[in-house]
Amino acid sequence: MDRRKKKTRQAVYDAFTHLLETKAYSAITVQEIIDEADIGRSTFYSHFETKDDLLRALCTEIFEHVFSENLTREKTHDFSTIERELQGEITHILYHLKDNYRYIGRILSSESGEMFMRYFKEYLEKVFEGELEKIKTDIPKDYLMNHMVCDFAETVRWWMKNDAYSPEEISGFFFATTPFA
Amino acid sequence: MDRRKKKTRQAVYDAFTHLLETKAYSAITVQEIIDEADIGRSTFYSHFETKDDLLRALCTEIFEHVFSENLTREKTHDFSTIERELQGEITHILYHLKDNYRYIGRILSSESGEMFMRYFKEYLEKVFEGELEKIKTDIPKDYLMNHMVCDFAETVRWWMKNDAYSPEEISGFFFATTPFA
DNA sequence: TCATAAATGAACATATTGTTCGGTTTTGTA
DNA sequence: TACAAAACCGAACAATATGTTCATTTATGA
Repeated sequence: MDRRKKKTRQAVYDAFTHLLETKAYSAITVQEIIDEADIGRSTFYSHFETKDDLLRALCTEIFEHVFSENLTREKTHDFSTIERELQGEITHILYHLKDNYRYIGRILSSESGEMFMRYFKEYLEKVFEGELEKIKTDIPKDYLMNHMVCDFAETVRWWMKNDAYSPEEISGFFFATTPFA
Repeated sequence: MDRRKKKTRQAVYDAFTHLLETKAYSAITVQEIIDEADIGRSTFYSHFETKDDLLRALCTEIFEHVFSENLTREKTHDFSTIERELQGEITHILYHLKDNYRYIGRILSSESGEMFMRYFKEYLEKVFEGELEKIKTDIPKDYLMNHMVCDFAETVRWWMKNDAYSPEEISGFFFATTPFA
């Protein structure tokens, strides 16, 4: 990618996350992002269609990073190690999230949180996929998937508000209140 | 309250929920609500400060109705009946929600869902309050409360998207995946 | 070097918001 | 029923924000 393009995008991301630290998503105007990023108005619109588009792009970038390794790893089929494996994966994701705390914590505490959560859950489905199939129960798989994904996503949201626990502790809380792992 | 005031408020609520059936919260303009409700512009603003204010008022009205009986009932202190009691209360709430399906389903599937969920969770805290105290565990109460409240709220959101189950079934799913009841 | 891609910034049309205010209609009540 | 108070009306207004256009300048990489 063109060096200028990369720089501009990064400047916009920085400006955006910086603004998110001080005010709510809906209260941020495109003009403010432009001013903060110190770029031309038409430049912004040549990169992003709208403010929502920008948020989407930012989320994608973050998740691409957080989930990069997890989604491609080989899954063990040995039942005895599945639980440990999932727990390890979860903890691993939590570590990645912790690294991006400054960004994510701010996004989650704003109104933009919902959009972030929506994308987050999409990625999480891939993590729990396969684990659920091994459970035999009358409860619809749909329900279970929603339950697990929301449970974990909300756990992370809670964690970002109560930043006093280690990834291992959070992972412990999560699995202690989950009957399927 | 003045008869006119009541009528105007109802006209606005109707117009608002009707519009929510066709488009997202953020895409709805005040002018559209005014036109749909067929009232004067200044009249709207004499009732509600902003669009968000309107949503807040609508949520309050709905929840005041859904939770009306539950919050004032006497709590049993007999441990053996607590689970049944909570399950009954939950089922009862689900029945109320089902009655308001047209409103709530639409609100939840739009972006306004987040705001609705926030209020919803506030009320839910009162429902689970007390139940959690009886559990002895290392997990922070905060976490547990957040877990229960989010779990139930997300269960309802899922239900509203998959309207093929009875309140009893949903209640069953909820308690089957909850280690504390 | 040079064609291309990117950035600039001013100007523009359009849309939405929330307020104001003089005038009209409806209410509740004395 | 009469009347003051309350609610409503609606047009006009200022203030913002949005997204587009375009002619011009600048940086890039091959």
